[in-house]
Amino acid sequence: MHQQSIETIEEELAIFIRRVTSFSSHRKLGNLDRAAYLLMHRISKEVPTGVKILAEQLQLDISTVSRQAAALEQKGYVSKLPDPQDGRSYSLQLTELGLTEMAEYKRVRSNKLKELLQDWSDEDAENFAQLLHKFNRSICPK
Amino acid sequence: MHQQSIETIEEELAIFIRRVTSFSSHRKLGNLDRAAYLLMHRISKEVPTGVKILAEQLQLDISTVSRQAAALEQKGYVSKLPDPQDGRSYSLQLTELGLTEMAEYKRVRSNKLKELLQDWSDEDAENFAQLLHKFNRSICPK
DNA sequence: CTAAAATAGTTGTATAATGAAAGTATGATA
DNA sequence: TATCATACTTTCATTATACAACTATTTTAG
Repeated sequence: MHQQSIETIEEELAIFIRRVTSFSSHRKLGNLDRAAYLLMHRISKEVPTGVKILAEQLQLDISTVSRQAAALEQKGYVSKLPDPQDGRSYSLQLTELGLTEMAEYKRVRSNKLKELLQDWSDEDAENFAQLLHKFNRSICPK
Repeated sequence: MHQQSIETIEEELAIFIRRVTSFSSHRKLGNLDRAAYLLMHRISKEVPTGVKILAEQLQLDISTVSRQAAALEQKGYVSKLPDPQDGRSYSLQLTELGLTEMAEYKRVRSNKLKELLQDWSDEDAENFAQLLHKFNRSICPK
């Protein structure tokens, strides 16, 4: 197979995680942290849903997502609507304010990234985007 | 540089961290965790050096690396030699046992990875390896 | 139709990784 | 020599997380 590539990827992944973690959490960008951003991002992509489904998608414990969601609701970034069909359930949706915050966070992060990748060719950037996307789907258990 | 690629990478980076964090903490591979592996990896690549330099390279706080190094020394995976030129400094080196453990960890990780990427083409794997490498160097502060 | 089981979510507790700040010992410099 | 800088360690607080216990509903079995 492609053993050499596998080993390179394995090695670079370990470094990559460190770099990306440093990139996303070192610098507090605005009012959001990475976990909050990711959760809001999921909520924005999803048909309105509750913490259980979101936790599965994020591969996090329900309790973790419950707390994150509570924090976001507290800040007014998401609203939690009771499900009329099921008294146990809620559906989470972004508020206007939430959307604004998310866009701002994304903007700042993207600018940082653009700076770091300024000497990359369009082609490499496109390929990397596509392969990273593919990789994320490959390691998703679903 | 295409804005679209940047935004895709930005988005996928957030997802990536979540996936990988979940992946590597759910399944404990042997006696090492990811942080320990990465530190040992750095030590193995570097001319013998102390925690300060290693912390810079890993973009971690010195105190964090100091603790990680102490743990590795405790387990007998690295040895900490006092610098004869400077009484404040030490140089860290892998022991035989450390090398063995690292190789084993790498083997297990590579196998997992191979499994996950089994339906990837050689070409994609090679490109991904190369771009990851490039990305890691681009985002490196030094 | 009710009692038991399952489900969605919250809250309490424990753990682990980390950074900041304080502490220690050594070396460099004015 | 006295002060400042450096390499490292240790203490402390924070944060993200999982797990377990709990509440309140809904579903299911008898």
